Amino acid sequence: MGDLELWEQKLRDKGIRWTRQRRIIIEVLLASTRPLSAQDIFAKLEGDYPKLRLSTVYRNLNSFKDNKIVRALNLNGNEQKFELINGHHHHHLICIKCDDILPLDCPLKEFESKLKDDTGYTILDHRMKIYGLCPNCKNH
Amino acid sequence: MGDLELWEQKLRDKGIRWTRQRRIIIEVLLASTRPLSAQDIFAKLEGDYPKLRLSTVYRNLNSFKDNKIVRALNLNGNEQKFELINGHHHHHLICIKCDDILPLDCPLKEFESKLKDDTGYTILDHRMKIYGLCPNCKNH
DNA sequence: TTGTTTTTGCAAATCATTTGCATTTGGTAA
DNA sequence: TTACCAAATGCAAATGATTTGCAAAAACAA
Repeated sequence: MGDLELWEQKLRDKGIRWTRQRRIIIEVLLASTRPLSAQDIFAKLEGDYPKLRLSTVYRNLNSFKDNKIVRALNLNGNEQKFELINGHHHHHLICIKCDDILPLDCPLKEFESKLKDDTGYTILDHRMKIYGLCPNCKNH
Repeated sequence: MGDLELWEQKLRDKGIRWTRQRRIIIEVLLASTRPLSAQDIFAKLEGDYPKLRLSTVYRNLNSFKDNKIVRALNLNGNEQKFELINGHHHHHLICIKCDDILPLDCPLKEFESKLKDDTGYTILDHRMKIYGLCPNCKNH
């Protein structure tokens, strides 16, 4: 069973219908090594699927988000980026010059448990982003 | 010298003119225990200053951001929130139900130096947000 | 294949944020 | 103080991301 069929099953298990639009959105996310915005996804698809609408992309990404199929990130300014949730919890290191993105292991496990004790909060989720200059951009 | 005069001096030192609009925006930020959106600030001021425009608030917040007077945060969905930079570097713990916000000490110092060694990146900045339920909301 | 329910296409609305331009204002030098 | 100039503001309109309403189309269960 390929990756795509795996995601199809995941959606079906949650009672989400497997439409052509959902399939191609997942395919684009699967093929990408970095989080993508709704616009990014739409741009990659509109050539082959002229009837596809940006609103459909948004609607599905939001539905995926609610069903924990994708995670939404605010890496830069205004637009959300989305990535499939594949079990490996991680964060991102972003080059502010070339926009390169590196996934990072999460260093916050024990911090969170201490936090829980200190504050009485139930910790549900977190986000971490590190900004910097990649080795290449560093030297112009 | 009060807090306000301190910020006035800070702006003047950077060559930023001290206008009435800038003063009242800083006053609102100073009075708040939590980061505020441009809308939040505007809403608190428009009654007393009917001529003030939202665009003026945005323009000044952006100028403050460029001059490291405020820090911009994406705590929730789409809108940026702003807080004065007062020297104490910290993060935020946010209750997803009542929107309570707690400042957190930063646990990332050594993580960053390890990161620098591992990746070759020059680390410039970072953001961390923790989401959870506050003790009160936890019990309905 | 039929019927029910969900999803999509499409157009238009909404919300955060930015921009252009004429007018006003803050700071400075006379 | 006054006059000047650069920078900031008021105002209106534009932009860009995201959402919404509704009729038509597609998915899935029976």
